[in-house]
Amino acid sequence: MSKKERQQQLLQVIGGNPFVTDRELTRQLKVSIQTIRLDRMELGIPELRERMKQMAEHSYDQVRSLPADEVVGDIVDLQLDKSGISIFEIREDHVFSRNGIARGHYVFAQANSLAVAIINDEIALTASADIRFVRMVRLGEKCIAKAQVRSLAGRGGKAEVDVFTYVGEELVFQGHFIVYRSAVEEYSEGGNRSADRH
Amino acid sequence: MSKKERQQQLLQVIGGNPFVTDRELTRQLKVSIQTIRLDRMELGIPELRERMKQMAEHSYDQVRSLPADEVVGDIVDLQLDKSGISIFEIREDHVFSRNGIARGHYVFAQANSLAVAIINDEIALTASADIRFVRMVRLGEKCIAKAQVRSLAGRGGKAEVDVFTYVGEELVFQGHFIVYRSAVEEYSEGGNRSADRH
DNA sequence: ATGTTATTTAGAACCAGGTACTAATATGTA
DNA sequence: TACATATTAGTACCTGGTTCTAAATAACAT
Repeated sequence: MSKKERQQQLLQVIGGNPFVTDRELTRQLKVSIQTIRLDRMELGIPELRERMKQMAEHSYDQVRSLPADEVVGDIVDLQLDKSGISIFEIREDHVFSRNGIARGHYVFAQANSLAVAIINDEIALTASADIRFVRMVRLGEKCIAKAQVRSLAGRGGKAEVDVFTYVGEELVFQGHFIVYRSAVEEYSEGGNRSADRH
Repeated sequence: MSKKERQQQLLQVIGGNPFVTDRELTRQLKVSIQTIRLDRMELGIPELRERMKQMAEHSYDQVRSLPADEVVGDIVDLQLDKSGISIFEIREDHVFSRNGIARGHYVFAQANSLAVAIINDEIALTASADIRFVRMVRLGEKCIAKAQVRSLAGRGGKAEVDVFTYVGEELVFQGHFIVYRSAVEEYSEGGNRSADRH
C-alpha cells in the first residue's frame, strides 16, 4: 500500500471514529506508531485529545448559542411610532468562550426587540432586515441601541425602522428593519398591547 | 469559607466553565490543588479530560444519530466549510405570549449560529446579513435550517453563507450572511480541524 | 552496483493533567 | 488534652501524546 493510499485510509478511519488513538491506528493500518504520527502531521490532524477538545468546545458553544432567556435589552426610553432606546450589557452567556466576543444574534436581538417594541400596533413582526456588525463587541461592554421610525405605512402596512447600536461613542451595529404591523384581530385577545414586549 | 461553601463554589465555577483545569481552580478558590481534587472526588466531578471527552461523545452521538424526527434545537449535520443542518423547536419562551408567534431573533439566532458554526476557522463572526422572515413561525413548530457555504475567501477573509429555514415544506426564513473568518493564531494550537469532522 | 533521496521505524526525553497513595500539618471539638 | 476532621505536601505512576536524533529500509536513477 502506498503512502497516499494509507493516508487516505487514515482520514477515513479517523473520520469514521474520531476517538481512535494512534495505538489503535497502528493495528488497523499495520504500520508503526511513528508513521501514524508523521501521517497525522502531514495531514494536519491533531491528536486525539485536541480532537475531543474541539468537539467539546464546538458543542458547548452551540448549546450556549440557543438563547434561553427572554429579555434582550432594557428599554429605557420609548416614544411609540417614533423612537426608542435600549441598553444591553454583554455578559458571559453572550460571548464565545474562546475569545470573549459577543455572538452576533444577541446584538441583533436587542435591535430587533427594540424595532418591534417601538411599533404601536397589536401585532408587530419583523419582515426583513438589512444589518451590519460594524465592530466586535466584547464581554462587559454596554450596548446602547437607538431606534428611529423612518416611515409608517397606514394601518396594516409596513414600517421602516433604523437602529444604531453604540458602545460609548462607537458604532458597533446598524440595522434597517422592515416591520409588519397590523391591528388584525385574529390573535388579539383584546388586551392592551405593549405589556409583554420588552 | 467552609468546606460546603467551597464545594458549592466549585460546582458553580466548573458549571460555568467546564474547561477549567485544577490549577486554575486553585487560583480562584485559594486552596491547594489536593483540596480541589478531594472536592472533585467527593462531588463526583471527573477530571478535565474526562469532561471534555463526555461532551465530545455526547455531541458526536447526536450528530451521527440523525433522527430528523425527535431532536430539538441542535445541529444534526455539519460538513465544515460546506453545509449544515440545525433543528430548533419553538417553545413558550420563544414566542410573543399574546399570539404565540415566534420572536424574530430566535429564528435569526438559529440561522446565525449555524452560519457561524459551519465555518472551519478559529474565529468566525457575522459581519453582515440580509434576512427575510418569509412567514410567521408559531409555537410548537419545528424549524429546520439548512445552510450552504456559497463562497470562501482565503484564510482570514470572508465567507458567504446562505441559510434557508423551513417548517415542514414551507420556507419561513431566508438569510444571506457574510461571515468574517480568521485563523488568528493567538489561540490556535496548530493543525487544521477539518479532517476529523464527518 | 552505487549513490541519492524518500520512507519507515526506533528510542529517549519531555509535557499536561491528571490518579493513587502516604504522610505530615493545621483546625476544631468533645 | 486527645481525637477527629480538613488541608497541604510530595512522590510515583499513567495516558496519549510532542520533539528530536538517528538508524534501517525501500525506491530510483545513473
